[in-house]
Amino acid sequence: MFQIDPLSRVPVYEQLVEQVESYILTGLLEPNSQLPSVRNLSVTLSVNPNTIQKAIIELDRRGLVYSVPGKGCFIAENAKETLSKAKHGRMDELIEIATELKLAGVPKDEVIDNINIVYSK
Amino acid sequence: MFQIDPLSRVPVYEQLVEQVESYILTGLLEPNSQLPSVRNLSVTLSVNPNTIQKAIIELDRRGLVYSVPGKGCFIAENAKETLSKAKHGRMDELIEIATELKLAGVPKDEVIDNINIVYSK
Amino acid sequence: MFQIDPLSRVPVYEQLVEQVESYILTGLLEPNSQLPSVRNLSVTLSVNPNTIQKAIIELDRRGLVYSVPGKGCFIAENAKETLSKAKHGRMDELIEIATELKLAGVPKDEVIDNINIVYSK
Amino acid sequence: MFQIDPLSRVPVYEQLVEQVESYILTGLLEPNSQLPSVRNLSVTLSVNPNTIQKAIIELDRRGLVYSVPGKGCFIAENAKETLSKAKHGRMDELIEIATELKLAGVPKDEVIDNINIVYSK
DNA sequence: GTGGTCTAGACCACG
DNA sequence: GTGGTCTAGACCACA
Repeated sequence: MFQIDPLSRVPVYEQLVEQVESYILTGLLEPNSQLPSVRNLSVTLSVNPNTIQKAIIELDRRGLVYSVPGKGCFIAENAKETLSKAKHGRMDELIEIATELKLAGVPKDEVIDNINIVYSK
Repeated sequence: MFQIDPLSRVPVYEQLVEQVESYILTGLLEPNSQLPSVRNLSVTLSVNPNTIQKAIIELDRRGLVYSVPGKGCFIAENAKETLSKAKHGRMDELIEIATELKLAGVPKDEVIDNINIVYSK
Repeated sequence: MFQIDPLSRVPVYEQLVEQVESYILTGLLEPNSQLPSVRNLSVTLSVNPNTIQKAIIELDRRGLVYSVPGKGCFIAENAKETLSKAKHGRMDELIEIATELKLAGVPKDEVIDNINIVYSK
Repeated sequence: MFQIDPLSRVPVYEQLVEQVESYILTGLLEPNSQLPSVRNLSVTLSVNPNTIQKAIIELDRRGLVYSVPGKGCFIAENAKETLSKAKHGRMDELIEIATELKLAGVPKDEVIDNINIVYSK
């Protein structure tokens, strides 16, 4: 379910956070469903338990997950909504990159085409 | 000409590189024009000389500037072209963010609108 | 009679202990009255029997209940007095919090007012 | 400046967080003043660097501190105000404890006296 | 079994 | 020098 690239420059715990977020958005992880345990993930991903824990703390901080000591870690009730709101803010990043592409001489049509491709998937 | 935010998460030397690149693309820095000296930048930006040097090394590595020992650092002849080619690669980033926005429920029209705005500036 | 929040940060067994204590102080649980059985509580509260047992052991340790093997668990004769003495120790906590409030700039009158409200209920 | 009780039941990193908070409120730690480095604290307090780091992350999360990689960790501009607002919420705790004290038979005067003592320090 | 905390020590990027 | 990340393992309270 999860895949880690230990050689990536993006921290392992952040890779985990991103994957959980994407699974929440796609509906693969539903509210109140339980995440694999820290130890389980640690073994199957060959990642130190501390690093898994760090990812969970981050997800908790973002309100996407709640962990119950002794029981496990669960997807928050309105995780998807919380996430959707946060993601809207990324429009700024898209605008910034589009601005750079324009400066670099990339034609507008090429950008629009790619957007269309994304939304037709 | 250059502005540094020492509190930013993005490294100081990277901020410098990005600004030089953007000035090359906008034509503000023309081929063979001279960059301010390391010492000069170090003082005016309140940045450690090592950090300035690191930015220049990076720009050199990317083929955007060339250093003449004892004289200074100059914009490369075909810096703009080099940069334009490299920037095309950022299309991948744009596609990635667009994919996230789609997942988050941002309507396609909203994305297209923003692209249009960027290209109409 | 008892209510458990399984998501709370405070352990389930502690929630149980606190509620029994409060019922003893309010007189709702009188000396020698019988507590519901472990099995009963386990079912009605959807709590693991081990957890119920742990709460009872803790109450016993504090001298608030006594268990009669084969019969059940009963409120101790002088439970209320025992509890009252113990609770006096919480004055320290109140002082600590009041100290923090003072540091945070909460005016003395506001604190006193709240104390008055509590005691006028 | 900081003191840790390794035997306390409250986590070491939380003890640190609390002490930094109190020093911010008392004005001992002023905005933009630098905290001792992670390694420094680690040695002087005989606490693992990871634990120090955890405290700093928590302080950052609360907006009381900002850390600049490679430079150090500093008190946030409006740390005191942020903290004061948060602390006001603790009035609820004080009311809860006062309620318990009342139930336990502690006379009102005794509570008020203690409040007076705190505010006269 | 679970999550939470902690130690001991390593490597990295950055200034 | 600094903070940030990570591994390898331990102990605890809790269910």
